[in-house]
Amino acid sequence: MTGHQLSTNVSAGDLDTIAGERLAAIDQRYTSGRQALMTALRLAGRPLSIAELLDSNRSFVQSSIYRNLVVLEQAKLVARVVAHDDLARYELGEDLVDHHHHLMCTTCGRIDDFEITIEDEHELLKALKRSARRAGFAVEGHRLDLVGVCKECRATS
Amino acid sequence: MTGHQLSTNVSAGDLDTIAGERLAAIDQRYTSGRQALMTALRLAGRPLSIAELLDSNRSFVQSSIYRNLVVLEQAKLVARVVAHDDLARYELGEDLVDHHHHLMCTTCGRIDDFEITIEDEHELLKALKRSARRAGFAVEGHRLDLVGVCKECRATS
DNA sequence: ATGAGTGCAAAGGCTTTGCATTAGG
DNA sequence: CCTAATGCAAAGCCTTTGCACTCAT
Repeated sequence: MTGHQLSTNVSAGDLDTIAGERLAAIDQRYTSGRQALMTALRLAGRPLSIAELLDSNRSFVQSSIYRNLVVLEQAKLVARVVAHDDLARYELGEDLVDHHHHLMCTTCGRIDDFEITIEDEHELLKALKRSARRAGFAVEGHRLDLVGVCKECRATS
Repeated sequence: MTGHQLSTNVSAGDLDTIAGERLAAIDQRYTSGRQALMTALRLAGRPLSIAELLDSNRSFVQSSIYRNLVVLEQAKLVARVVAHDDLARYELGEDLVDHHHHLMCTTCGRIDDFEITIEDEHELLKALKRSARRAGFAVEGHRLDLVGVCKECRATS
C-alpha cells in the first residue's frame, strides 16, 4: 500500500496531507468544504450525525455534507457508523484513528468512542474471520460495539 | 426470571407458548398477525427486512408489520438488527435462538446468521463490559458482526 | 359492548437528486 | 476556460400516524 497511514491519532496537518493524497487517488479534490468536514470529525472524537455536523459549522450545507461524506467514505477518509436510531453518523477512517469500539446509548442515541486494548480480541477476530471465509464470505471489517445507557441518561432518568 | 426461556432454537409450538406469555405480561394479545410474523422470522433463520416480510406472506400489511414489530420487540420476542443500508431488519429475540453473529454483505445488504462458538468471546466481552461500566455506561448488549461481501455477490461481480 | 388490533391512505423525516451557479486546476 | 463542486429546492423512500372498521373478550 502506498501513501500515508498512521496507527495513532493524526494531527491536523498530517490529516490534510493524507486527505489530499487519497482524494487525488480517486480523482477528487480536497476542497475547503471537505476539509471542514474532516476537521469537524477530527475535533469531535466521536461519530457525529449530519444534524450534529450542521450545528458544528454554520457554513455547512446539508446536501453538500451528504455528497461530500460519500466521497470521503470512498476515499476511506471517513467511515459510516451504524446506530440504532438509523441516523447516519460518521467518524474518521479506521486507519486514521486508534483502534476503538463504540458505546451506543439506546436512550439518547449518542455514540462515544471507547478505546481499550484486549489481548483476546485479535485471536477472537481471527477465528471469526477464518470461519466466515469458509462460508464464502469475504471479510472487509467488523463491528464490536456495546449497546446500553450512557452516564448522562442514567443520571437523568 | 419467570416464564420460558430456551437456549436453543425453539419449536413452533414452544414459540407460540412463549409469545403468548410474554405478550400477556405486557398486556398485549398474540393475534394471528403477530403469530404470522413470528413464524416468518422463525422460518427465515436470518434477519428479514420489512420488504422481505411483505413478500413472504401476502396477508401482511405494511403498517401492521411496523406496528406489530414494535410490540414484539417490547416483549423481547424479536430484535432489531441494524445494517448498513438502514433498512429495518428483524430476527427472533436473543434468548429464542442460539447465540450467533452476523455476516453483513455491503453489496446486496443481505445479513446471514453465523453460529460459531469461540472460547475467547466470553472473556473478551467481560473485559469490555467491565471497562464500559467504569465509564458510567450501563451495558445492555453487544454487537459483534462481520462486514464484507457474501458468496453470491462475489460470484456475480 | 368496548377497547385492542387492523387496513388503507396520508403525513413525516432523513436522504438523494436536479439544476443553475461558483470555484478550483 | 471547463469540469468538478456547491447551494437551494424539490423529489424519494422508508417509516410513522390518523382514522374508520373489525375482531376478540
